[in-house]
Parts: sequence; C-alpha cells; structure tokens
Amino acid sequence: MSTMMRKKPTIRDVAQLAGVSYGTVSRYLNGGEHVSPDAAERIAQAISKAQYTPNNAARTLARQRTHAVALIIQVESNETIVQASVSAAMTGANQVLGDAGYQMVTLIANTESSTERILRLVGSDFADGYLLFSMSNDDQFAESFRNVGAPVVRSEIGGDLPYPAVDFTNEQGQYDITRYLLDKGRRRLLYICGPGYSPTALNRYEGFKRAMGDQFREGDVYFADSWEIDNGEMAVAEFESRFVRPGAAAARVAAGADSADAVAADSGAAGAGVDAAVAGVADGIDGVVCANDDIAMGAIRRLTHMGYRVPEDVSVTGFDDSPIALLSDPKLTTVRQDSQLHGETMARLLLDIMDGKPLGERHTVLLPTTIMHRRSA
Amino acid sequence: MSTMMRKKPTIRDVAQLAGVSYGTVSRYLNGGEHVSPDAAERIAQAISKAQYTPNNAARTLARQRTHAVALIIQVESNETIVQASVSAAMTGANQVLGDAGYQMVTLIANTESSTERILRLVGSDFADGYLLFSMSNDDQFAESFRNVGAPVVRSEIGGDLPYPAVDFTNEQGQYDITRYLLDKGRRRLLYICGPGYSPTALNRYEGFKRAMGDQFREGDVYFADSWEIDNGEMAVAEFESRFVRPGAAAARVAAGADSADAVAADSGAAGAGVDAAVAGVADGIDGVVCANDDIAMGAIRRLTHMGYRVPEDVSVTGFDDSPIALLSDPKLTTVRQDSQLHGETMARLLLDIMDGKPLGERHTVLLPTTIMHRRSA
DNA sequence: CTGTTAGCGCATTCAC
DNA sequence: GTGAATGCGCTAACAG
Repeated sequence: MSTMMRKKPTIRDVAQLAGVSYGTVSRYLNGGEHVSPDAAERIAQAISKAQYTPNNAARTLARQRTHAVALIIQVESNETIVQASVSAAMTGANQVLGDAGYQMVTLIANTESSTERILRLVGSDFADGYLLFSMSNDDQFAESFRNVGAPVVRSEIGGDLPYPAVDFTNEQGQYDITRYLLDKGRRRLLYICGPGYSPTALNRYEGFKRAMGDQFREGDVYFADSWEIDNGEMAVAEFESRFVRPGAAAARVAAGADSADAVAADSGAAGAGVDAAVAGVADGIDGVVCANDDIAMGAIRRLTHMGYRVPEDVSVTGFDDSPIALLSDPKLTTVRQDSQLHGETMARLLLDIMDGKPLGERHTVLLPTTIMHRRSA
Repeated sequence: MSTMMRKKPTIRDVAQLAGVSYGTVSRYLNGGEHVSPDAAERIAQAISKAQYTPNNAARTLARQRTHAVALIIQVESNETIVQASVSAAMTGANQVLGDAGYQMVTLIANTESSTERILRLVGSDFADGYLLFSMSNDDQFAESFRNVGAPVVRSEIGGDLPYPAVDFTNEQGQYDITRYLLDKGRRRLLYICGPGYSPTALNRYEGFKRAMGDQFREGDVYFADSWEIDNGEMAVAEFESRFVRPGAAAARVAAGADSADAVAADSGAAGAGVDAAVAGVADGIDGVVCANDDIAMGAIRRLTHMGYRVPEDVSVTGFDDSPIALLSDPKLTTVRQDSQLHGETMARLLLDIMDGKPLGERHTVLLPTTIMHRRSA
C-alpha cells in the first residue's frame, strides 16, 4: 500500500520531487521571493503530492524564534483552573496574538511538579514571550522569570516585581460602588474582603476604606480566606446578630436618612418566611459589599434564608460581573471589568515589548471598571 | 556589567567550563549514566555558573519527540472558551500527562484563522499526541487529523470518525433520571433537548425517549439551539399553557397516582405570588427534564416567575452537575459526570496508544454517570 | 567512562 | 533565480 508508514517527507523530498534544490523550496516556503513562477508551481505540486508539512522544531531552531507566546495560569491545586474571567482573557489574548502571527499556547501550573516543569520549559526558549496569570501573590513563581530572556507581562499588579502588568482599577471600582450604596442612603456596611494572599483583594479593600472615610469600622469587615461562595454565607452568618431589623432599612430610606430610628416596622418580609432567628437591630447593617460575585452570591443566599429581603432590607454588591451575577436572585449589582479586554491589552503590551518598543520599567496599565446596576443594590 | 545581553550559553559553553567534551555534558543531562562522579560534579557547577538551560527546539529536533501533548479546545467563536467541565478535564489530563513526563499545552481554536493555524501546527509535529475537545459535531475539524502521524483521543463519541474517544454514558444517565421522575409519580414530562449539532445532546435525548417508552410524546419536547440558560426560559415560556395547575401535582402525588384528576386544589402557591398568567391544566406537565444544568436553571427561574413551586408543582432536573447546580434555588437534582476523570482517562488512553499498546480501531470508553439527589426533583 | 562524529529539518548566507 | 554550504543546539551511535 502507498499508505504504509513511510517517514514524514522533508524539505529535501519535496525538492527532489520538484526537481529543484531544497534551498529553493525553503525560499518558496518563506514568502516565495526570488523563485520563478515555474519552479513555484512545481514546488507547490510536489508539496501537496508529498503531503509535506514543515517541521516545527527545525524551524524554530533555525530561525531562533518560536513564533509562540505562552499564557501561563498559576493556581493553587484545589482551585478551579480556569475561571470565567481567565477564560475571557484567554479569548482576547488569543485573538490579538493570532492576528500578529503568534500561536498562543497555555500552560497550567497547579502543582509543584507542573510548576517546576513549566519553569524549566520557560528557561528553554519555549516561547517568544509570556503572559502570566498568577492569581496568588506567590512572587516566588514570578521571581523565577527574572532571568528569562523573553519578555513577560503579568495580569495583576502588586507584589514588587518589576514586570509590566495590566490590571483593573480595583481600588476605584470598589470605592465607586461603595459610594453608590452610601449615596442611596445605606448607613452601615459590612465588607467581605477577599483572601489576603491576593493583591487584588487588598486593592479592593483599600477602595472600600477610602469610600467609607470616617465611617469605616474595622469591626464590620470579614476576611474571607478564598474567593468562593461559602465565604459569603459564613460572613453573613457570623454577623447575623448585627443586621438591621427587617423592614427598617427600607422604611428608613423611604422616610429619609435621619428618621431611621423612629421607623421600625416589622412587616414587609411576609411571604418570604422570616423566622425567629431574625432579630435585627435598628441601626444594624443594611448593606454588604463583597469583594467578588461569588461571595456576594453566598451572602444573598444566606440573607434570604435568614428572612431578609435583598435589596429592601439589605443591599448586596459584588465585583467582577461574572456570569453568575445574572444567576443570583435578585440579580447582582456589581462592578464590571472587561476580562476580554484584559487579555487583549496584555497581549498588545507583550507584542510591543517583543517588538522592542521602549517603555519604562514597571510599566503598568490600569483598565477601567464600571458599575452594573441591577437589582441587588 | 556581567548582566549584559550576552548570548544564551549552549552545551558547548558548559563543556568548556567543565573541561569536558560536550558529548559528556549531553550524557549528564540525559540521565547521567556513564559519567564519572568527578565530571558530573564539574558539569553541575559549570551549568549553574553559566546559568545554562537546554534549548527546547534543539532537543525535540534531535530526539524526534516533543515530550508534549496538545489539548485542543474547539468552540464556536462566541461561546465561553473554557467551560467548567473542560476546566476540570484539563486538570485531570494535566495531572496524568505530567506524571508521565509530558508537558500539556492547550490550544484554542475558536476562529477560522486560529483553527487553520492550529491545524498547520499539528501537521508540523508540534506534539506527540493530541487530546481533542470539540464540543460541536464539526467533523471537518476532526477530519483534518486523519493524516496526522501522532495519536488522537477525542472527548466525545459520535460522528463517524475512527478516533478513540472517552465519553460519558449520556444515554443511560438521561434514562436513569427520567425513570427517577416517573417513579416518583410524575406523569407528564417536558424534555428540553440540547442543540442538534451536538452528539451528546442526541444521546441524552435517546435516553429520555427510552425511559418514556409508550408515554413519549414528541409534542412535549423543546429543541434548544444552544446549551445556554435562556433556552430553559424560552422553553418553559413556550409551554406555559400546558403546565399542570399549581398545587395539583403535589396533591396528586400525595394522594396516589390515579386520583390526580379529582384533586385540584389551587392553594399552596400562596406567598410565592401566583399571578393571573398561571392557568394550568389538571393533566398538565409536572416535570421538566433538561439536557443540561444551565437550561434547567433557566427553566426553574421561569417557572418560579410564573408562580410555580419547584419541585412541589413541577420537578426539574439538569445534567452535568456543574458548579451552578448548587447555585439554583432549589438546588438542582441532576446527573453527575466526573469531568476530571474524563480528562484523566483521555490522557491515559492517549499515553497507552503512544506507548504502542494495541487496541482495536474505534476504541471508545464510556464513563459512568450518577444521579445527584437534591431539591429540585 | 569519554571524546568524536554524524545527523535532526530547516533558514540563510554565499557564490554562480 | 538557483544551488551549495554552513550552522541552529542537541542527541545518539561510535570508537577508544
């Protein structure tokens, strides 16, 4: 049979078939300049006849460029590898990288061994540039990139590595939505802060504090140890006794800010099933600002279970505008960040650096965030 | 400065520094057999002194093996690139591939150009094996792998490509959960079928039909055109007039199956807010079987909005046991599939094939599914 | 145990 | 325009 396991054809086979030297074939392959139409034609036929495809390794070895960019995702082993935001960023990066002629390949570092393997790979000229998505503040990892020849762009500012990075205005976003709650008449807010290892969590926390100004009470902050939904539930549970009395907040807002104490109707939460557990104090918490959507989702669930109505009794806000923001009931008022743009911007920055465009060290770009007004606040 | 942009050191530089020939260094690098402790020591020092790291391209060129496996995700351009199930599968595959000494790299084909680029790459001995996650039935894509030397394993059976594949017992899973509803006394079920381009959707549909047997009514099937949440809402909306009267189903079940017509209490849905739109017929639909969790989520939402109580009036089931199954209210009774195991199994199968283990053509393995009993049904 | 040598498949000078 | 030669960095087979 002719479909026997014959070896893969090389550029020489093609040359022989076309009756030219393999140097000419190579030229044909790379732009086709300086090759006669006649020869080109014969080479084309030979290529398709031989089913020739150039070998990747040989190419990158010869030209000393991989034409590839690696997107590295670093997560703790137990976490979901690819969150929605990262997925969106990948889409964006893949697009602009592809348009620029680069192949994006993504690598996952979620265990010690995989991390080690990837680090070794990075040292071996695996790609022409690197996009680093490390969700944690594990600078050891990023640190390992210091002596890599190829440029690196990070997805998060913070830590004190000198890499260019693209991130969102986390501080400002959290500030904005907190102010929004305050302006709407909410008086006392619980802040559920993201995990301490995350620079992002810290930035958002700063935004909250700034918005609260004098009214900031450290006691009204819950420090979560992950970004996951349970933290929202746990936080609300822990602060259970400190929430406003159901109905009080709504009435307060309706009646104007200062008459809060006077009004304390216990009605309103009728069908929803307020049980005995709900005590509530008149000057209690009437708003929960969460460091991300998942946590907010958990907070809403718990509040609802406890008999509070969201947002009538207690407002809740998220952060990220992830897909689940639309899944909660009521839908989440949250801070939107365009993750696809995040990926695009990172890729563009990386391309610029690879092209040798000058930029100061510690170059960072901050992408804007906007409030998505929905039902929960 | 010594940190000037000097060229990357090669194996020869190391050899020179260690005072040995570079053949010896190569041996040291690959296992260290047949190299004296003395030389080894000097080489080790030279390597760390020169900050030497072997070049990837040169290695794969010389050994004619990449030691990499590419996981290719093919999605329509507008879809979320990495769904939760794929993310989990990636985790599994990455683990076993890594343990076997392979680097997993994932490639995304979501546009025509990226697909084309990847196909070209695949033809260039980019990896030693391929894991193909194509959510659609686009066999053209898979077809392109026919003449690839390296082995391929697909994530989905169906189509008529001769590739080994790993999938779940979709048919049986849908059968099981449908029977479960029937056995619980539900009389008339609406089936919301996944998009027609998906073999998985078809398999599940078959399971539903088999479970229904004589009771199957083609008119009680809604054909969604994507896997997304809106389809659940749309389906329920379209069948609005054909649902059971609120309260009827619960009473029916409680009173025993055959007295259904006699009982038709209109109560029960009190606080939930049954509005005028809810007519309901006594022998109406009292269960909704959905082809996936997202759709089920939409169905529940719509039903709730229409004033039905889930599961008292209408039961709803999902499929996949994705993370959002826990986010719905009530939590979703669904069919669980272990996506991480999916990835692991695919990777193991691929490794076996790469190792030359014999297996018949069209080799496929089906992973089990189990029912997750939660609140919605 | 170690040095030498011949490729791996291709890009890229050079002469012609 | 085209062919021949050299090298990319490394592995592997071979003598010694």
